[in-house]
Amino acid sequence: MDAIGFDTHDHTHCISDGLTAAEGHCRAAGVQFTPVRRRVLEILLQQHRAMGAYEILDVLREEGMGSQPPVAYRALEFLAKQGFVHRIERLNAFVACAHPGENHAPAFLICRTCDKVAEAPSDVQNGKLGQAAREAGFKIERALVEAVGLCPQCQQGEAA
Amino acid sequence: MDAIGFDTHDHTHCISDGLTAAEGHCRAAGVQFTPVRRRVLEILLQQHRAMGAYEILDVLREEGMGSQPPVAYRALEFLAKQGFVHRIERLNAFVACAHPGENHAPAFLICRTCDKVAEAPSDVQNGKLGQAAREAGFKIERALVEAVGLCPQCQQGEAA
DNA sequence: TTGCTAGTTGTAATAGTATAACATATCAAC
DNA sequence: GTTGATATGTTATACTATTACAACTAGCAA
Repeated sequence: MDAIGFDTHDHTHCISDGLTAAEGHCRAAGVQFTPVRRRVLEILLQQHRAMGAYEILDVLREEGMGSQPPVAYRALEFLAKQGFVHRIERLNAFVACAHPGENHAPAFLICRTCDKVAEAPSDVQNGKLGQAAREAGFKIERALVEAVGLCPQCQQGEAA
Repeated sequence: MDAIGFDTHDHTHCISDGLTAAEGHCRAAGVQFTPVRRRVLEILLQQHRAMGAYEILDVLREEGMGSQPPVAYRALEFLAKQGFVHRIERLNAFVACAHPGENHAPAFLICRTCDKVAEAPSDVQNGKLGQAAREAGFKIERALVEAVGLCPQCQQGEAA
């Protein structure tokens, strides 16, 4: 199993592990892992792809857990702040973090046909960009790296 | 003068050079550099910062060059396709390209207080991310790198 | 218990960003 | 000058996100 890649893997573990990790982290941090927050994270873990806030909200609504946008946005904001989900700017969407608990500067590989998102290591500060920033006197606080392309499965589909 | 950085520089040249380069490129490519397109690029060159489509549209409207969103979005789409402007996902905004004509994978340094944007070289394919992508079998077509932080001027302001 | 406080959720309204669809106009090539 | 391609004008609408305020809940202190 490869948490960062596009490989198939035991997804049941992904979900339960992610939820367990989040639960522990919240208890340790003294913040509340409420039903809505838990369910939103679970939805993202289940889908394992980038989802829009309104798409998530549709699920919540069907389940009677809230029907107005702020419900979804608040949960997502909380989860992002805790590092359990990441926002994908390119898609105006959200994805469950593949490495909950680890402190990391995320970089993403986004498949343009199936919307699956993989999380990869990046080291912006060390590359050409970091060097250019230092030369310009710019202080990088947060870097957003999103690579758009084709995942292995969709490359096969494209070729056909 | 430093086209990529946050230094002050002779901005008149920025503007005229940018427009001239775009004009030449369009003639060579056999595409039309119409008044609206020209004006939108000029606005972005003048401001030298990221601007939203509606903000640009306001300027066009005052000048009687169009008042509905598609006017701005079409011009921006055209300019982006030709490589004269870049879209900054993080800000839902657009910025004039600092290196018109050169074929490049842009990376951006975005000041979170003044919205100035500098363009820097990046080499996503060569760094850790490129390596991870190859290992995962992911084909990167386009990479988006946006670093958020503080420009030199705003660091001084912050310290005060 | 009561009441306070902080945090969370419910809900309505609205702001901000972007595109679809179709009519009209312009321009170059034939 | 007719045609075809490209560009613009305009209306309507879709999608994304936030503000503002009311209501509820849990934990704690008096």
